[in-house]
Amino acid sequence: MVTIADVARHAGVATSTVSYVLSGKRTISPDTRDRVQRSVRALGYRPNASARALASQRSNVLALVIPLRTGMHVPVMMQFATAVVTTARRFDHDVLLLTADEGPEGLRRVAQSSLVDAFVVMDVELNDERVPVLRDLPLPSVLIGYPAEAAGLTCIDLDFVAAGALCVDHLADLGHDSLALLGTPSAVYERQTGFAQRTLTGFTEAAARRGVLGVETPCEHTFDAVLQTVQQLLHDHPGITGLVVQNEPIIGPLLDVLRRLGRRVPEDMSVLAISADDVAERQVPQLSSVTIPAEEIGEQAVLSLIAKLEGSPVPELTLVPPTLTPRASSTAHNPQPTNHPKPVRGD
Amino acid sequence: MVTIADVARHAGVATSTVSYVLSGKRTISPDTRDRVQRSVRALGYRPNASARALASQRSNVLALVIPLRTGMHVPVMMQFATAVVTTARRFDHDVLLLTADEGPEGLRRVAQSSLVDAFVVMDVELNDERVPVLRDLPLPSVLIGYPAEAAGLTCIDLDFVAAGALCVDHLADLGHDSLALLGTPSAVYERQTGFAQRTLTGFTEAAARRGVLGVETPCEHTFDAVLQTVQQLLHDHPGITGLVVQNEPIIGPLLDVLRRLGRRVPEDMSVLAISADDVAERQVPQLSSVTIPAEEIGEQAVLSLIAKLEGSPVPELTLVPPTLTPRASSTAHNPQPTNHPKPVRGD
DNA sequence: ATGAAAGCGCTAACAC
DNA sequence: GTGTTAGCGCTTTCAT
Repeated sequence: MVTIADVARHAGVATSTVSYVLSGKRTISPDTRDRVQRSVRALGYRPNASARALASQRSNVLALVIPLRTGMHVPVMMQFATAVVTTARRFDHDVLLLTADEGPEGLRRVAQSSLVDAFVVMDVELNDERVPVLRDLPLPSVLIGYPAEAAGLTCIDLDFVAAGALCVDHLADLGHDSLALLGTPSAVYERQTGFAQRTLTGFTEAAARRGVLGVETPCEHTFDAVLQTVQQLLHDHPGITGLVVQNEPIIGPLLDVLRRLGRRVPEDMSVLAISADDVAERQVPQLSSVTIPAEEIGEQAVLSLIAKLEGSPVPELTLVPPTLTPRASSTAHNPQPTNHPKPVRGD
Repeated sequence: MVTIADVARHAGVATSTVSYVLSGKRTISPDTRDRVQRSVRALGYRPNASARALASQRSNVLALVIPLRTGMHVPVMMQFATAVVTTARRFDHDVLLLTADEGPEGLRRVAQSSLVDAFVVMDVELNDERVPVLRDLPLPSVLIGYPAEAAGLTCIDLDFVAAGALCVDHLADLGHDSLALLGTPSAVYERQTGFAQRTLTGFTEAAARRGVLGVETPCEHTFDAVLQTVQQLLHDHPGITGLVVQNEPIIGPLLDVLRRLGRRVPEDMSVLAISADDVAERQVPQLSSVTIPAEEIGEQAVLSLIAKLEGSPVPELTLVPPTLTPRASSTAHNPQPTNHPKPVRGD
């Protein structure tokens, strides 16, 4: 292993000079800098991470805490994790992977052993045990999702309220006046992950604001559950022509069920998914969807964390606005079947 | 921060004694041990990871290299990653997450900076740039999947050849004599990830051995591609009654297509998936499937790595045998429609 | 603009 | 069975 002393000797300078050339923390004459950099390359020098961390009190490692067993959809998590790693690397940091099953104790462990400098915690629940721990630890953290008591913490999330409202507005704009939200299994609501409820809030408020019917029902992941839920829904509210799904696994089954019930998409029923793009695009017909911008959230999380590590202030709550991509599954309600060109409205 | 010196002082012993109590690397009198352990708890001592790594030349961190952009199915990767972390923790190791986009250079970086002690590399391709690097680095590694030139490396993978054969045997046992394998997109074959080809090998060999027809066709992820591929297939080989799918995203579309073409599953067509269990179970009808035992592979990878770190020999290649779970989608070919109880065969 | 040297907190000889 | 101490490789004062 080649050490900083080897480089210093090779370049004919002190080790501190090598260190300063590498860190840029003090001005070095161009000549010296060159010589050192040449030596670094010549010897293939790489600073020892442990030694550096020990001396500088900074490991340059971020902890990423991912949920272990969860109803959340996996591809999004993966995108997110990837974005975190990629962004961390841009700032010369690495990422330590922790699973949620270590719980609060796991956070303490890696923090107190100085393994990591900061935390990105995914899938934070409304009353999350880890929140008080994070507040206590002297390390900065960013939460994805947000807990009941978020004061003093940095949280980033999709603006699910806006997502719910966006769906209603899209469908209402298309002329639909009876909408339903097919949500996550009731267990997810009970787990109080927050996001499910916030979507519902946005959905309900927007429905009221637009003066349209907006009913909601949770739905389990089995085909039978979907069938039953939809039948019940259409029985109770036969006028429904717009469906919003926030429950990735049931998207396929839902389309099956509608087919089986003789409801064509989008002619008889407009369908809107809150889901990853690839899932929406894979369906027949392709689904209009509101995307969870996992990459953006992951990147933003790391940016915030780096800022905090540098002592810069960051907002307590960052809500990432949702985007709606219209595809084949949503269309105007009661369209006039006509071949005539639309009359141009004068002004 | 509480250090080993604090603990030593509190317990009235030397720092080395504290160290040895913690590591168990030399015998300590029960009395001393007790005193030290009490002090550790009393002070809430946690060894500093960097200092320990610097002194011991061991970071107790494993690198997990995950594919960034890939056609592989994500849930399985996630299961795998989870198993790696969980198992690593059992042996007091942590996991550093690397994405494949750092390439061979990323491996060198973390190895030469002593950030990690060993590598788990997922999604290894037949001619993987990282393989020569791994061979050069002085750190042990385990590859998931295996490259063309695997000598001297430790590889773990599902026995895809056996998986392909298992599918044929299952269907042949049920009386089917014309089978097709619906594979991954041709790009995956060209990327030479290996697993697609090995499944095909097992499939083809087993078909020959069983004297049944076994044709294969790649398939892209779009609905149209599935439709066309299946139509072509059934046109070319109208007698096919058994379908094996190794291509998770098209499973849903495939079932749609079969429905649309009027082929009932399993009455007219038995379908077998090589995929994660939850995907198979979510379909209608639930699919018989050969599972990729991600947890088992992930655990095995870490076990091998720990063994190597301890200097124990490990096999160069571990093939994890596939398991087939029969579900509703595969059934006997040309069953006698009868209500009579089956005659019991005497012996 | 550069060098010398004191740690960072721990492990592992080496002593006894 | 336990203590003493010399590093591990780097950063960062403190000097000059």
